[in-house]
Amino acid sequence: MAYWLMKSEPAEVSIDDLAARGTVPWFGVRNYQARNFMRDAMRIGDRAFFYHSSCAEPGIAGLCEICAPAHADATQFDPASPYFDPKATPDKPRWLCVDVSFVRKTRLLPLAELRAHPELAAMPILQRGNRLSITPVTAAEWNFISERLL
DNA sequence: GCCAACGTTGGC
DNA sequence: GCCAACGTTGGC
Repeated sequence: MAYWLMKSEPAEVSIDDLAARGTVPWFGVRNYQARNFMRDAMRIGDRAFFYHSSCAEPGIAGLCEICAPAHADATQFDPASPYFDPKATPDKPRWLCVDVSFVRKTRLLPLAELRAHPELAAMPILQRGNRLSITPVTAAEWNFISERLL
């Protein structure tokens, strides 16, 4: 089992939205590296930190679990969607998403607190200029953070 | 295949 | 709203 950190803008899908819906497709990823993580590396049962980005209080807000393998992201075919991709067709989808299910909401663990721990210094999300919305988390990082979410 | 211009991300 | 960083695009 692998661990991940997945960024979501809470104005679009927050941890409370996930709690209310139970399961959501992780739509809207338009970066090949993040897509490939979903396509090639994620497995059902993998756990992820649900991270709130581009908001007043960026940080880890909860836990979720991968519950369906990568499939075509429906928003790429929808001309009304901001995620529409005119070069994608149902025959040749360009963008994929996994489904994630709610595990639990945690306290908000702010980005600044993550930064304060030398044990977490290697996390991609803490690197200067990082923009990747899905990144792997090591077992050591997962356990270290989990202990601080209780 | 290079690379400059442009767009996006995302914290502050 | 600013701006650093970085991915993508498209002309050549």
